[in-house]
Amino acid sequence: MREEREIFGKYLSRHNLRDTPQRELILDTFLKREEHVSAEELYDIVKKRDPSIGQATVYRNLKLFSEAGLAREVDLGDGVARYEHSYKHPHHDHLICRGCGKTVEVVDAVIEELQKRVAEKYGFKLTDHALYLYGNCEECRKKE
Amino acid sequence: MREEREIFGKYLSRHNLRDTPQRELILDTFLKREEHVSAEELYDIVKKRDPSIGQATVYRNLKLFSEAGLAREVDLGDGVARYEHSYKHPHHDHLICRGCGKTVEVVDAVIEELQKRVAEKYGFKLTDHALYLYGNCEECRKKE
DNA sequence: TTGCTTGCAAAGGATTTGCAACATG
DNA sequence: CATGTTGCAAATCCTTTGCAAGCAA
Repeated sequence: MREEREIFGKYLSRHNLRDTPQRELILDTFLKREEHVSAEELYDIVKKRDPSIGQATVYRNLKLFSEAGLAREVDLGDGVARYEHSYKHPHHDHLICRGCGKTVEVVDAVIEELQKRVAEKYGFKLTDHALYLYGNCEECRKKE
Repeated sequence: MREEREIFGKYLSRHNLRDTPQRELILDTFLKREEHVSAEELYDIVKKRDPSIGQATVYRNLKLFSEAGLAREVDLGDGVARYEHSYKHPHHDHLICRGCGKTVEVVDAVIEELQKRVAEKYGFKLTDHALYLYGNCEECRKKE
């Protein structure tokens, strides 16, 4: 977390951006969260510490964190943008439970490699990808 | 296309739904399109043949086609829902060019199988998945 | 006739933006 | 003090919904 703040600080000065208390608060709150957060969720948390903060500020800063390489947008397909840590938190795919909404992060080197090959077969040079695996987790299957 | 219409007709009567000219027009237009269409796009096309048609009708019917198994929603992550044919048009993944937006449908049996295994490893029973491969197609790479 | 459908406009939810006041470098 | 930043509200974008009128079965 210290490291992330440093990176962010450098990013700010390098881009002539300013270090504001709101910015700090939002970043801190974001970094403390382990799970994916939506702007709305983050706003709710942040508001408790600083009720005067505006929703737009949260949206704007979340976007900024992405640009600075600290956050990554995750689209679970429900129309709400979520963000996850991206610093020292390499690419991975998501396993999502249709029952309880739980998400698990997974990676499979073979799948990654095969994707690259499939893309090449069609003349594409892959830049990135998103894989969402939907299913039912163990607990949810037991309940049924 | 004849087949699809038949299926749809049966779906309608089985569900006590009605066969209206708007419905027919929207379905016909949808079936003729080979590419993914958004509700908006379909609406624009349909409007040319029947200017009195309402946007909501297109949205409602597209949803209906999905329920009837004729269409499938595709989320390319740009906030617009698109639909593609699903009858006799099995699951596939999408290769999307960041440059020109072109999409190519791909399938790789090995990737599919591996996905299932990864899910199982985490106790999930896979129901479906979405894989989007982003990159740059040959033509776009040449332009740069 | 019954009740599914339609078109319209209003409502919704998520996110963005214009703007004037404000604060940082 | 120049310019980035904020909070607010209004505006957008896409999609859904309420409703009265219309139409299929």
